[in-house]
Amino acid sequence: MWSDSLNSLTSAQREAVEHLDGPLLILAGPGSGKTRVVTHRVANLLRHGVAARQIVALTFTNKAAEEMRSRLEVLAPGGGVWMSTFHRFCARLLRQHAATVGLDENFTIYDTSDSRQVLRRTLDQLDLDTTLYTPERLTGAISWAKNNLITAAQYQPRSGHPLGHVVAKVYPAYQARLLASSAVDFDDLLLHVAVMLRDNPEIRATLDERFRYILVDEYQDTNLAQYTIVRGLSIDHPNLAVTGDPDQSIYGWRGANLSNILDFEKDYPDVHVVKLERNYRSTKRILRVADSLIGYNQRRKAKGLYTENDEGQSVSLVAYPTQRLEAETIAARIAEEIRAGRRRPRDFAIFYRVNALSRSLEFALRDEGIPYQMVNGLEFYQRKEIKDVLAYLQLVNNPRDDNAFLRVINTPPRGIGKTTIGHLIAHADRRQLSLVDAARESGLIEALNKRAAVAVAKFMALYDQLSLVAAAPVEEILGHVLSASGYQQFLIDSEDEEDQERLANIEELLTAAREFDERHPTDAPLETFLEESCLVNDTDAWQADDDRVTLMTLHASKGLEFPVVFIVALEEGLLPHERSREANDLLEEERRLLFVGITRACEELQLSLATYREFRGQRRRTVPSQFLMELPRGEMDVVEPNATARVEWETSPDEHAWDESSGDELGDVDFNPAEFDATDAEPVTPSPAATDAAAVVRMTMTPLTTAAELHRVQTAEAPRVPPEAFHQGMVVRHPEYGLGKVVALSGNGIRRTATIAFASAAGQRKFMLASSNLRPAKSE
DNA sequence: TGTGAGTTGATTTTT
DNA sequence: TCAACTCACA
Repeated sequence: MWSDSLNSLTSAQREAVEHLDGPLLILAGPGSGKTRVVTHRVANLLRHGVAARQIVALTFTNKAAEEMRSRLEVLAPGGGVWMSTFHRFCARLLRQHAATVGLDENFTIYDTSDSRQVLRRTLDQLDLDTTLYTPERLTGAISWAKNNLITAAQYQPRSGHPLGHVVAKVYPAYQARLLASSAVDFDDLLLHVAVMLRDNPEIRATLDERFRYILVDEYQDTNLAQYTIVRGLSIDHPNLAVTGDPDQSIYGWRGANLSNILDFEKDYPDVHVVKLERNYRSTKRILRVADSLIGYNQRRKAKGLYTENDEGQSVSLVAYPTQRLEAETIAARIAEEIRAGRRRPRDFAIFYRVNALSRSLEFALRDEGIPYQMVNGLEFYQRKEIKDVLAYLQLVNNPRDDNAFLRVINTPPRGIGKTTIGHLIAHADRRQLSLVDAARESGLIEALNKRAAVAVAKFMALYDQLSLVAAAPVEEILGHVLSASGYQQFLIDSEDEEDQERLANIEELLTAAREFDERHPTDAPLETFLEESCLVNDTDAWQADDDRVTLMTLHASKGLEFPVVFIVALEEGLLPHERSREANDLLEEERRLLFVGITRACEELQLSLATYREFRGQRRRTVPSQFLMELPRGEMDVVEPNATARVEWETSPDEHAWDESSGDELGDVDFNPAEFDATDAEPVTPSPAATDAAAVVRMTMTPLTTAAELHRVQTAEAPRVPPEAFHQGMVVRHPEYGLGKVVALSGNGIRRTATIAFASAAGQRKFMLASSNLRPAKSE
């Protein structure tokens, strides 16, 4: 059976799969079956007797890790191989060795917005003038330093760099604050581990011994910290296999260092290099377009991409008069293809450089009734209500977490305002206490008036009450938080419609917690749940099997493929982005970004631009992207902007009267189609009618499978009210104790348990729902 | 202390 | 355009 699957590999792929010991570099072009090779190789290692726990595969996204895990499961069922993102891997290592870097093992991980708040407070404390430098620029500079393994103590401003001098002051203070709260930011996860490996030879050796075989995916995107970690773990056992493609390095702005992959052969002179150059994904035409474009980059390793696939259709390049027409025409074309039965929604993807460009596309798709899913900005775990509730958990998990304390102390409002909080902070600073400890001494703070002191004391009572259930299943803890803090009631009482939506989101969070509890029935430390919730990202929520058109940024598209791809807004300032003009290596990265986008397409590809585009609420004349001049004319089908404009005007002049005065400017674009061999330029006609496709649903997070429903045990004494009928905050009736409210829920199936707070003297009691006499009360 | 209006300022990509 | 932050007022 094994040899069968081995036979299905090409000789180059096989070469990589059969390499066992020693360093290995797999240079894998787009669509070359890289994941297949990596998973086969892991299976091969296992087959040769390498223990699963000695292998670790590191990726950048959870999605990539998940993909590998599921594909390996097919080849070598049973698992046990650790596949994880760098950040999660580091979080786990750091939990085990927290003390060596000055953290508690229950440290909190701050996401970007948490870190920014900490930085803000640091700036307030230092009394620095923030008008000169935005917190964003400062966090950026600190992040850069951390990714380059420059610790707060080591940071030296470069002379002549005013920003550097501010950073030199802020960085140490910011870092001290994080440590005092026993918290880390994303970059710290890597930095701490890298420093730990460097400064503790015995720990390094132990881990090197433990992780004998290391695989790194997307190696071209590693930064110095990641490089150091991987190297540190591959000294005694240099069985390091990395895969990557220098042409797909698109995270330079995050500190990714292209040299890591370009110089891999210098780091490991006896490295075995395998090149995967055959593409199984795209048509010949698409591949030639991609190849031509990327050829303009200087800093790369030339490689010969080729494919045995069909020639395919020409790649089309369309210049639309306006952004709106661009969106509408694309949507119309998609609708037409679906209506004609040629394609399904999931065959299409639309990519853009920045999230802000998604709006007009969304509107157009919605108008056509086309279902779509968007991988975008405001993700679930960034929502206010979710962050609020999670902050309670963070504080329960880590009492030193000042950031969480400040978030929840007056959420929902409980009369603890700015002044009171100011006093608490001052007291904490004076006595070198965490805010929780300072709040405990609120009676001793003279500046506090009685009312404030009482309010703080009440909050502390709440906190202590929540701490008591810290070891319970996460769903149950969450339930107590929602009930005891009054947060849920606060939202229920609210008039604001938005708050009703928030309740629904919280409901989703409860479901997520329940699912987590199921996955971790025994070891369910709260911190693992918190870790999961802050290390997930947008792309993770993307679902391949949903039958919807996909909208995403070019960055998010890496690793995916679609039959038909549209890339919009190929305009100067957007692609390449204006910030990339300063330096050539930034420009090359933009080119790689477009390369990544182009190579996602299997069969059809359309690139487009608009002569006028909305920008900060204003209409702007655009300039075509310089990259357009780097595409091979022979492969392209160029649609003349004038023709497009004329057709559109005749179709519905009123609809598109975007600017009364600019009608005669329409054909006057800087983009000259004659530059291309546009022999058969054919105007794009929008389809007349929208299809009656399913309703558009904007995805907020992964729909969670209710495994409980599968598990449900139907016993003879099945309750008349099924356990699933009960939910958080619901009012119930008990024959003996009377009316009560669901405070918390936990467990599954017949073991599902509810904590009920009764209005009567019965107080709080726990019930097994399957065997209890509880009923939902009529009114809520 | 909490709310609301008004202003300002910033807008790449993500773990 | 839009979100976040400030300031004034109840």
